[in-house]
Amino acid sequence: MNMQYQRIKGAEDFYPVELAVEKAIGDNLREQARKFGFQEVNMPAIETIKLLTAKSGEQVKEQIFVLEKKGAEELGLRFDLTVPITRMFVSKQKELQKPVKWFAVAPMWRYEAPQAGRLREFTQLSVECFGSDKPEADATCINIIIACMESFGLTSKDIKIKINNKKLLEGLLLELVSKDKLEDVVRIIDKSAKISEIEFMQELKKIGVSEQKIEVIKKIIKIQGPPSCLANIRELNPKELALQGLEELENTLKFVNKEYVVVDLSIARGLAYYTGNVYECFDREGKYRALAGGGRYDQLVELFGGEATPATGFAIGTATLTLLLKDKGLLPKTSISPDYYVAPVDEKVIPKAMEIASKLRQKFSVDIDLMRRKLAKQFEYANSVGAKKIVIVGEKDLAEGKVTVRELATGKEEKISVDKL
RNA sequence: GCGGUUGUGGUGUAACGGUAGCAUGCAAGACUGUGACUCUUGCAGACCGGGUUCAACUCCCGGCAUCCGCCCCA
Repeated sequence: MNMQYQRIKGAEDFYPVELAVEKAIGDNLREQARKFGFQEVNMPAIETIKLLTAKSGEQVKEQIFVLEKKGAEELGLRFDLTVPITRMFVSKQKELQKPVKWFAVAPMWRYEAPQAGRLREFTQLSVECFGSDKPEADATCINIIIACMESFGLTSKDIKIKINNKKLLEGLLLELVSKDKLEDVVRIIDKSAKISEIEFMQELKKIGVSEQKIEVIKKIIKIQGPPSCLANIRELNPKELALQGLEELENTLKFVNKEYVVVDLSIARGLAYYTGNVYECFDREGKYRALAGGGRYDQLVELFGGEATPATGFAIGTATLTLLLKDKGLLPKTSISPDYYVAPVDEKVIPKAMEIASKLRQKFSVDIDLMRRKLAKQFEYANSVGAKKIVIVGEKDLAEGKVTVRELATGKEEKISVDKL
């Protein structure tokens, strides 16, 4: 390929057909969020570096697309929608009636190595609910995820939602390890599914967890299965924090479709800012990375300078979702074809043809020849763009004030007078 | 940041250390008002740089890109 200008790494071009599909997916997601009473918002792609790095450390900073510095301003592209939406919430927090239920479908950027289902520029539906600490709010978020998936024809046979509660997990772990080790232990637990049991034990030993305690940790993360398995946790005799987390989890699960949900104490999401329930949606075959993820983040608003406000939310990325839908043959059906194609027979009738086209445009999408091609070629073109009907504008018919309208698929033709179009 | 894969017309592919072929696409034409079938003609290609060789698309090295994975995943 001898191309002078290449598309940047990890970004996508959407040609007409692909864009139609991407749009349909986005519209589908929007529709589901609206059905649950959420309202769409939008905001600039660019934020200050200060805001973007407020909730996270240096590693995150490395993945931000930072813009060239202009004057004193340090700016970068957003890497998620939770941050800017929370900023929007904080600045109007006082006047807004709670709960505030917002969503956005928009692109974002992360500077990282692209791979299947992961790009540098990608789009997510992000749904955020501020002001409610009730399990119904968490359950609503999970139910929106399910509604989104079902709106494409996916079922509980195709996908599952793994759910955990950060208070529960941390509460149980704090019985075993000190607070300063907690972060490391959670990190190791998060990748436990990917590594062998021996490696898992070695890693824990390395940070100074005794064998006896490792056995208990193993028991904890093996708690995986349908919501009924929460009974097993009670047997571990959880106290205070863990008990609170367990109750949050149980109460949330009361309001969600059990066919979709599996409890899995090993998912930790590595997300520092989650405070309660956390969940991730996966395809059942385990072929792809997470389709969606979310949870409760009760401290973020305060961290961003607002009044302490409970909040919960999730995001669904379109990249992985599109891969799964393609795989299952469930991509939304779309059409980019015009209703009519107007074909002037020769140059003399072009003015009349243009006139007819604009008249038809009051009700239909109408394409017209821009190449002054002969009629046969115009037919080929009309056919290839998928026009449903072709309007042949020629002198013979015009003499009687008529045009010939032909249905492309059937070849059925009729002469219609111009004023009746 | 690390590892692997692959780089031939717009797209999909073939062969070969010695003339790059096929399909599709695009354009024009085959009864000067009728397409989705057919035919003709045309357009259009070796990622970049270096090395080996009489000769490199082919072999070697480097870069770039690609896809896949690891790290990470807010």
